[in-house]
Amino acid sequence: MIETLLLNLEQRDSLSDAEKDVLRSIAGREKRFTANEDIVTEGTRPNTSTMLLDGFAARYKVTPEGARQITAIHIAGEFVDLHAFLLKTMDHGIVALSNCTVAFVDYPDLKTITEDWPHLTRLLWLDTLIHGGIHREWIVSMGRRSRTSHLAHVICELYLRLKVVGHTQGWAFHFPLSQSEMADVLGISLVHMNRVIQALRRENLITWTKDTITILDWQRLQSVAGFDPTYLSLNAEPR
Amino acid sequence: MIETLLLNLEQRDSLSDAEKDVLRSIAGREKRFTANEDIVTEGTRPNTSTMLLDGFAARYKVTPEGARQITAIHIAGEFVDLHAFLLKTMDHGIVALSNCTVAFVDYPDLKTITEDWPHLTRLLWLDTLIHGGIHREWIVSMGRRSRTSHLAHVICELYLRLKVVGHTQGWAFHFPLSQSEMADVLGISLVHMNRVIQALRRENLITWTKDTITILDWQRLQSVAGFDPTYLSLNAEPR
DNA sequence: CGAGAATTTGATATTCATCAACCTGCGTGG
DNA sequence: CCACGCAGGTTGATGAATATCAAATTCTCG
Repeated sequence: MIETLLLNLEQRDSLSDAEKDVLRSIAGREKRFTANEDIVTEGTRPNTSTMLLDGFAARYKVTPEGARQITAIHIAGEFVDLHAFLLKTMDHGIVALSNCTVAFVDYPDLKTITEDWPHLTRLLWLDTLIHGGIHREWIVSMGRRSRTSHLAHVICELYLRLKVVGHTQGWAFHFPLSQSEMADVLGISLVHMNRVIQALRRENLITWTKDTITILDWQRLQSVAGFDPTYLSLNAEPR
Repeated sequence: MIETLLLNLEQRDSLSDAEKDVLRSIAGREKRFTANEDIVTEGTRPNTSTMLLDGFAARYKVTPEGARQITAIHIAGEFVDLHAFLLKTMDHGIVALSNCTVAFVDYPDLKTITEDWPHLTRLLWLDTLIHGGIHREWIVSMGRRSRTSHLAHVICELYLRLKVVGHTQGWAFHFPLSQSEMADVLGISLVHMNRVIQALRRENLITWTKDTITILDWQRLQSVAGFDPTYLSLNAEPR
């Protein structure tokens, strides 16, 4: 359901009923993907954007040497490739990290929004800008934080993003990525990833069993991460 | 002069004369900044966007431990904080890396563009999306490329971006960053930065003396970097 | 020429990758 | 029900990459 996207937008600004109806009307055909299946392939030129209705997906690139780097994690209620509407050519792939349900939005419908719905256009633009801010924070994590701090930061961020769309249960959330996939997020080896997770466990900051992460001490986790949620633009104001 | 911005936009799509005039008309008051001066401060809520007319600037964040990470380098003809028009609160600072000239654009003028000039709006949106793509590529560099490869990649990227706005001379370009500032780009120590530069020199891939970088072997540099310019969207097409 | 900044070099400690092995849980086929 | 295979997770050992500390050298500019 597209209502999850509305939760995301309404967290940042109020939407008129007409605007909500426009968004509901453009959500087209739905499709399911299974874990590890490519949702969008690098190098292609899509003519629809993909809205993630349920599940986890990731944007990634693969180096010539064959190493994969995940550049973004997407959760329910997010556009995974709204940027391709204007970029035209996919410069990276998008993969389902769990079973996913998506809805497609045709580019002509997006174009119509930019012609007739300026405020809605600004909110869609904002959506891509927030993800740009997340990218910047990830760059800081990769460059200037310890790996333990980096992992803590990712967990803080995911927790808040999932909370906005109601996908947290207390301090816990469902998180189906394997340690190997998480290593591709941090850009480190699987073995080292495992040890970094153990460091957070040893400090009693989190538990991470099977596929749910539980935050045991939010204050201290935030402090280890050097986490400041400003970049997530979680406040509603006129945009 | 704002014409440099036009070069950037026209590299991606054609602009009507009316659209160019709109852009010229919104470029307001100009101001100069000296090297190391903050152009925009983290945590503030600007009411203008800043267009870099000349010089080099960077977006950066500082961790609680005091380490600086540069998340983007900006060159002449680029908006350095167009994103703040919708994000509202600066989640990072912007610093002049050389003496800079900028022009300010008031948010109400940007808002007018989103109301009346849909195609121009899409191109401004595109501008922020291209920088999002650059962020993604930087994440890949930080996570999965060797430092030598990372530096080579940054040089390839800067060369092409500078070429678009006519700021290259053959295979050379003016580049006033110190090795210490460059270390804050790659997220490594100054000493290691120095050794990585020497590695590229030893391989006869570049020279970097005083403040100009010269590419000696584009093919091989690109190959060391694993560089694919797709993410820069350098082709003009209807958007 | 002298002072300060930027670059370079050397030595050592820490972080991280790699290789190799082992363990655990879970589903499948007999 | 059990044997088996397999994926994900864990551990240990070792070497390479990178940070840190300290100092020397070169460059720049007044």
